[in-house]
Amino acid sequence: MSKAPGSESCIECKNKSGCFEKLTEKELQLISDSKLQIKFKKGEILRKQGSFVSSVLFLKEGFVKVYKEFDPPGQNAIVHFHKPGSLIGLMDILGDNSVKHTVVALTDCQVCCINIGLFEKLLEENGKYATEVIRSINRISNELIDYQLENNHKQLHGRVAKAFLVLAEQVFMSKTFGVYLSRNDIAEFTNMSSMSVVRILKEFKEDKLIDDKNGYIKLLNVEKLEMISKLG
Amino acid sequence: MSKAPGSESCIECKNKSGCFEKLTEKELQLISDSKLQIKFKKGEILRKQGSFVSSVLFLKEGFVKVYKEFDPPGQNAIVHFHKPGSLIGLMDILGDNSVKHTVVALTDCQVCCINIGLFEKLLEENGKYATEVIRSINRISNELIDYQLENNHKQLHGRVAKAFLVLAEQVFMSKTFGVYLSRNDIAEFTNMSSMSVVRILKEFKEDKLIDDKNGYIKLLNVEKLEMISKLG
DNA sequence: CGCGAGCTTGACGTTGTTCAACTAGAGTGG
DNA sequence: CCACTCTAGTTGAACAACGTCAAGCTCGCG
Repeated sequence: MSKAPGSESCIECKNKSGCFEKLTEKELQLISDSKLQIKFKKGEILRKQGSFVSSVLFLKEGFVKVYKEFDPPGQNAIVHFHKPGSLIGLMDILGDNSVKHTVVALTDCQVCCINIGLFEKLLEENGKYATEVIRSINRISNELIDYQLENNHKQLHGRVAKAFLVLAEQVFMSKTFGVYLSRNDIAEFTNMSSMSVVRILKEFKEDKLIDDKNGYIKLLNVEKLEMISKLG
Repeated sequence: MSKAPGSESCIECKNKSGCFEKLTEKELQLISDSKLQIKFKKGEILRKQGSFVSSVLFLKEGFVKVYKEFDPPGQNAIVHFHKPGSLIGLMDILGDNSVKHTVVALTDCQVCCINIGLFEKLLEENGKYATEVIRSINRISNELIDYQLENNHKQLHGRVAKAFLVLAEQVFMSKTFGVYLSRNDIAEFTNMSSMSVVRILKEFKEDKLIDDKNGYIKLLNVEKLEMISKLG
């Protein structure tokens, strides 16, 4: 399989996350040779829930949302967001071969597709690499489970505050969100109706906790938001 | 460290789960030599949220509940249950060295403690073993996340129905629950008040969906429960 | 200028929690 | 063996929190 035009070698790639550091140069070369680099436009689907797992995706540029689609289709539930440098689909490996959640681009994205067979083969052959992958998976899934548990426990104000803190600290790495999130996105991430999101945001704006110019949310008072999040 | 009296060699242990099959006899012997076998009485704490991770626990006999304690202490949230043959604490390995959730015995338990340092060392040295551990972690964490997402999405009837189906299919492996669960346990597993649990159970009993003699719940109509669970 | 998608707002109904009182059963000490 | 107590379970009524519905608004775009 030939490399996509403009494809860069993984060996020189600066963005690559922790676990790849544990690969030998030869192993990294295997990934580099077989990977495909793809661009997705904002709004496009990178992976569809229920389809076959064919790859792990390295998100080189852009932001995506990952959400669960429910059986009688309706409102989805956003499970988490990925920022540049993340691996997408780690929790789909070594399972029943089905994609667990749909992944959609929030911005234009650049993605490297790593063949799932190769990825899993390297795990078997290189325990240090596998160890780092476990480290990543555990960090992520503990975060996700904790977020869900906390959210269920809180009332609306607390949920929104918590969601914003998570977005600022874990996704955008800044008090100003780098991506436009619709009211519905926020609703699907906090498990509430979009009307309720509107009402809470209005209050937060009135209380100078956040700013919302052009839809790009900015946290103005993190301490207060943390209080609200803690209180529930 | 000397072995506890009555301690059996891991090599002959019949209960051991999938990932240990990938260890060499020599590696298994290392675990066997260093492990400690402990008994816990019903109600005792096996691991306390926030404490240091010192081991992975193999649950040889008994059932436990795993729950998150919230910051202003109050109602807890049960994350999952473990049945005999499970590894407890897989998601605490290779992280920040802190126990994420409290584990309490629902029945008298027999547990083998595997030193965390040894467990992690074997992962680095044996990729096939690490691969099986990833398989376990992914299966569990996908189940947990999915359960939380679904529960948040449902109303009370659906949540209880779903919880009972999960308990029957994934924990007790039987339509009759082998362990007494209090109303409060069910409430903490479904994120609702214990009063609401009482009301829903009353309805379910009236509709002949479940039986509840002596507190040991038995599912009488799984198809109907699945319908209720699906509907929300 | 008109259309449409997403946002906003208020009124209203439902759902589920809270509170408080009551009951049942298990364990304890006289 | 009988009060006494303590905990868990049960029930009904009042209340609060949220979702739903319906209407209007805004803004970008053809």
